[in-house]
Amino acid sequence: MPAINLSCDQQFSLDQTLGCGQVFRWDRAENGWWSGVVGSHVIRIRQNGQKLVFEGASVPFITRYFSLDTDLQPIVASFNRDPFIDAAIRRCDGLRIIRQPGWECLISYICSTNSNIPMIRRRIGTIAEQFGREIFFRGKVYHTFPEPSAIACSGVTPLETCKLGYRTPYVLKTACAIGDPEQWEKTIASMPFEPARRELMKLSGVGPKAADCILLFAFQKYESFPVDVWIRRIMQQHYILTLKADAAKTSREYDLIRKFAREYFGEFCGYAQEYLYAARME
DNA sequence: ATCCAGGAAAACG
DNA sequence: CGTTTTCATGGA
Repeated sequence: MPAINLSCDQQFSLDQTLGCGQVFRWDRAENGWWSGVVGSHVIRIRQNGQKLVFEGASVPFITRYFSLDTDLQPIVASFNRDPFIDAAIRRCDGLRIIRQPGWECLISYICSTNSNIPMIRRRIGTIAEQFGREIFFRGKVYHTFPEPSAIACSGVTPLETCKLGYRTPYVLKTACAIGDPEQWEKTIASMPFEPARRELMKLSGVGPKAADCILLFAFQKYESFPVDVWIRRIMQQHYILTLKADAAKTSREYDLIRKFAREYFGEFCGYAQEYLYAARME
């Protein structure tokens, strides 16, 4: 079975990284194992201290997917500038932002709106079961995430079995608009942050929050700072004390929060966001 | 029953 | 233009 030995200064926590809510298609299995579908791979992976053991993908694939090729220490140090985020960093030690396939990430965050993580996971899983290709692995059946054309050609009726609610037409329209996902990903990846953000927001069902998540989790735009209800609460309580606890959520306020975060935490504020989110008290 | 969840679009004034 | 209402789903 292939393995990666992490060097001692290469912090990485598989549990934090897969469990923090950035990605929706991994499941915890027995004895610390995780299993998930990434592209056409079914991957089984487990961490034992500084050793990663896995099957279903190559060493370079795993290294790239989990961002093991980036030096986490200076990134974290760059935004660790107060006791509150320091506590979040220590609580979630080794959390890395992964490199998700863009098209799947796009649909995932369209399905995430006004919802919670278990529901999002169910929706993405059902879309894969309905429209994806079967993969057999260790005696079980898994499903790839479908191409845009597989969804776009299906019409509304099969999509309705996925229980997306009012998001059904958003997913359908966006699937029709994307065309070739590889070409689309290249286009977005080549653009600077703000233009890429505006481009994503042209898609049906993609507003500021979804666009920011997609840019952070699929395109390594670390200056992105997604503001959901949890992050808004944390920012209001710990960083922007002038925000009102029960104020209506407006686009102006969203911009205020993300621009504050970009200045306060710096160019890796998206990483700061993920530590704050993962360490949130429930 | 009412409120909430990794919000966005449409309607409104 | 900024602000309010509506949208579908399931768990607490």
